[in-house]
Amino acid sequence: MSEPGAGGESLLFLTDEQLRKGIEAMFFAYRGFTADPDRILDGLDYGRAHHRALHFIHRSPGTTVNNLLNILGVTKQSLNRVLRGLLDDGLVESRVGKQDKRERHLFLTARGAELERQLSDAQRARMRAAYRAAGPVAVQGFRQVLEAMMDPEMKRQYLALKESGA
Amino acid sequence: MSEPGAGGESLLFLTDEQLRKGIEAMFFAYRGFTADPDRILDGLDYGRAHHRALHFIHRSPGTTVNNLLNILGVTKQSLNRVLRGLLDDGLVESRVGKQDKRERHLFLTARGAELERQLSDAQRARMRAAYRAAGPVAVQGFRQVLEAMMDPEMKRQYLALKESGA
DNA sequence: CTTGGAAAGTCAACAAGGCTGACGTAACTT
DNA sequence: AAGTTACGTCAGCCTTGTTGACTTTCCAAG
Repeated sequence: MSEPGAGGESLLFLTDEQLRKGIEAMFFAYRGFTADPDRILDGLDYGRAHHRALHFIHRSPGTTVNNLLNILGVTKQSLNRVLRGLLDDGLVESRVGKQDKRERHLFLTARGAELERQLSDAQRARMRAAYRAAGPVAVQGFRQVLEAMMDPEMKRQYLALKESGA
Repeated sequence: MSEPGAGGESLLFLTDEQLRKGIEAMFFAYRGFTADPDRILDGLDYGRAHHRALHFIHRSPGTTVNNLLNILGVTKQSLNRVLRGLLDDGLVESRVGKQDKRERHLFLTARGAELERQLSDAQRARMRAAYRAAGPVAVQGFRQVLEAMMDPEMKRQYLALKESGA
């Protein structure tokens, strides 16, 4: 409160106390962020890892396993377990690459797309409510801070996805 | 970037596409958010769950086990496993309540406070950098959206902590 | 055409950190 | 005296992450 001169606000909001609040906001908000899809998945035989896979396959149809590995940041063994369930249950389809036949291109089946939509709808509903409550200016700031918080590599992936869809 | 102008911003930012970007921003940013403390914990025998416990005990010294349970949103068995490690290693101290002797009040020891500080410093450094990069207005919006995203109960807990420290 | 290496898949074993259910004890409340 | 609350603990389970080792398939360079 007693930063003498020095541009005031630009220093004031960087106190440890302010930063701690931001940290706790992230913690509590992320819980809300995942709560709705988790509730839906609870009945089914799937978990949050399946949701993530469905999301990014939906987002980038035809993506390879390696792409997905990089985006999700897990080992291929870990992803494989999850992907296997989705393939076996016919929610995801894997097609051998045309150029490179070693690669597998992943697509959602109709049933996979249906579950993905169900999960997304729940998550989007909360996001939409939060955006509405906070307003456009806040949303802009929200996205700016989140982008600045990402690791450079993650940010690259995020921006690549972001632009490919815009 | 390529948002085609239009004063429709107040509607435009609620398209599914915009919401999806927000969802992915949360996903990638949360990874960054936890990356630094995780790296520190990797060497030690502790995990993210220990970090959370240390954080909230530091934040609210003397908090009871039940309080912590509610804040963290896990079962007592799950918390107990984590807390036991911290107690056995002398990072956390448990004192029997004066009014109600059933309660255990939790405190960080000097060593516990030291580890907590180390973890917090790493996490705060990233948060500080993100705040600096985005600026005060963005930070305000960031916090507004996160608060709006929390479950009402979580938000209550968040605000209670927030005010007690302000 | 052979060979090196990349992409993918698989098996096995393990750890962290969630969960449920059941049970015990001490202490407060009615 | 009986019931409830706070805490701890045992036992077992699940999801999702990890390493390490190994195979198959295939592209590409020698």
